[in-house]
Amino acid sequence: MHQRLSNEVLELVAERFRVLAEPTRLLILDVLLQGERTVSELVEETKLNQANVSKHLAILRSADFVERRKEGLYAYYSVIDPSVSHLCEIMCSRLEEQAEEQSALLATGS
Amino acid sequence: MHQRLSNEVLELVAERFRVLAEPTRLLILDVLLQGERTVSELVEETKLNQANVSKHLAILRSADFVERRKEGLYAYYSVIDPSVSHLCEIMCSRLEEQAEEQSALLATGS
DNA sequence: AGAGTATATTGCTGTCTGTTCATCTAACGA
DNA sequence: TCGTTAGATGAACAGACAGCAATATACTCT
Repeated sequence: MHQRLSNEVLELVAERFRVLAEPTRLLILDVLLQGERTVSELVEETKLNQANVSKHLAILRSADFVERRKEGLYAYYSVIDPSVSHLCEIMCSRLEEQAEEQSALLATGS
Repeated sequence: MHQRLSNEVLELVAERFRVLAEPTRLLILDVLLQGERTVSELVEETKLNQANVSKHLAILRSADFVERRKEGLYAYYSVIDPSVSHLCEIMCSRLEEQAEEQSALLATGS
């Protein structure tokens, strides 16, 4: 083994990537990045069903990407991990680069 | 729908995260970040079996994280996505933060 | 051509997880 | 206390995928 990172660290990092590896959760995060939301607000804005939203929120929360604030009947969720938007930006800009390479290749006639 | 990112973009971003959401692939990337490697070198350094390494490399390559250079019988792989190490660093430093919060919490007596 | 080696691919199996439905819990108001 | 509402949770099902073994492909050397 010439690995620099231990299996434990690799496992933990992979686990965090896995939480973001779901379009539904990214959608929820995208809404939450605009500000705190209750579960029902998220249900309305995403058109997902309530059980589904609650489950994804539980996953996001257990990974400490979001936090919950309870107030009466309502549960307010918000993003607490400052790196979330940064990570998504990196992925998006890389996607754009790839798209440009693709079109450049097509223009050249591959 | 009040979403800012389209479903297509969310799907693409999630797909890229999913490629990194596997400890085995992170291990391979970790080795490749030290420099170009053949498949057999990777097999030796990671103790994974050859079919497995080839499959993960195919996945990493189709996501444009790595590229392949064929030379005779050998296939040399290397990382081409400059954001890979950056993404992992962000995840790792966030892990450290969480660990610190945990131990601070424990020290206080929760 | 034939043997040997490096890598890719295919088929299979077990595991994990996203989705939905149904149910449960907790808090509020009458 | 009872009904209502917000949210969480459990069971069941389906699809995705990592791992392995076996096989296929592609290249080299004799």
